[in-house]
Amino acid sequence: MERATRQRAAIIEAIVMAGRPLLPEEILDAARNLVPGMALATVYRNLKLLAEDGQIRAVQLPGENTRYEPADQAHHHHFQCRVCARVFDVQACPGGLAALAPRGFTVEHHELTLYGTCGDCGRGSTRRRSLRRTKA
Amino acid sequence: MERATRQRAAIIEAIVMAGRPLLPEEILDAARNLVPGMALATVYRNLKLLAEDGQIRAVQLPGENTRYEPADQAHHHHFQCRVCARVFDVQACPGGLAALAPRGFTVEHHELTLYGTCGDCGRGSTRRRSLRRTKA
DNA sequence: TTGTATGCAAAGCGTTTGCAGTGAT
DNA sequence: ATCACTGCAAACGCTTTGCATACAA
Repeated sequence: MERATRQRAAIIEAIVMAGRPLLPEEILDAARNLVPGMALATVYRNLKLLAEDGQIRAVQLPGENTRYEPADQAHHHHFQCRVCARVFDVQACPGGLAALAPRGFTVEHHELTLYGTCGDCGRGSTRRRSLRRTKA
Repeated sequence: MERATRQRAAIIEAIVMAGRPLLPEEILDAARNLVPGMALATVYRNLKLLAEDGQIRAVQLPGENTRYEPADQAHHHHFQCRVCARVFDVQACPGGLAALAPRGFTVEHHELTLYGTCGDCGRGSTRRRSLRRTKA
């Protein structure tokens, strides 16, 4: 990460603007608006570098491909809508989880994912989004 | 799932005996003790069938390959040791998670994973297990 | 005997890597 | 002018699938 390239700038821009964790493919789509010919390998290489550098963070949800979000966010969790498959931030955290582990185990960290329907897809709404990977 | 084959029986046996969620590769290793020539594709095909049939359940932890456990267990969560990478059951559940979601969102389900060190790997112990995929 | 289930090998999918060429410094 | 970074394509690891054979019914 020694040089400032258009590609890297576009990737960071995409992640910061999104407001929700993005998949590499979604990042590529967004970044290509700024740098048309960009390759997917470039996205992956920069995601790794940016994550190592601490600018972004990998968001791994059960059974899902890795998404990425800006690292300058407070501890939070995620919500995945089972209708539109989009992932949203959840600012709350239950806390007290260390007590759940069996004796002899030490809890250092935790991941929580909520599933259900988001505001757009909730009952009462007649609109239904595509079942996979919508982008906004 | 119309026929009872030795392979299927060995796969079920491996999953039930394990006492913790197993990876397909681990299931193959264990099942081969009963059916030496078994192919990995057979494991995958049966895992899918058994899961559809409700006999086993997929355990998906963030960033990990899918593991499988018997389906006849009460709601519980999992703990992964960051030293030996093994996954353990955690019988407790924090509860009250539905309240964490943003307004308009409905929470139907949740997944919680705790990370830390297990009893074997905890501080004070001098033993350290292999960093990846130990089996028992 | 029938056709489900298996073993093998090839194909898929997301991600990583080798290599030659490009462009930021 | 360097050499970090890019684009392309091949390689990878895990999982799925096509096909001919085997075996439970």
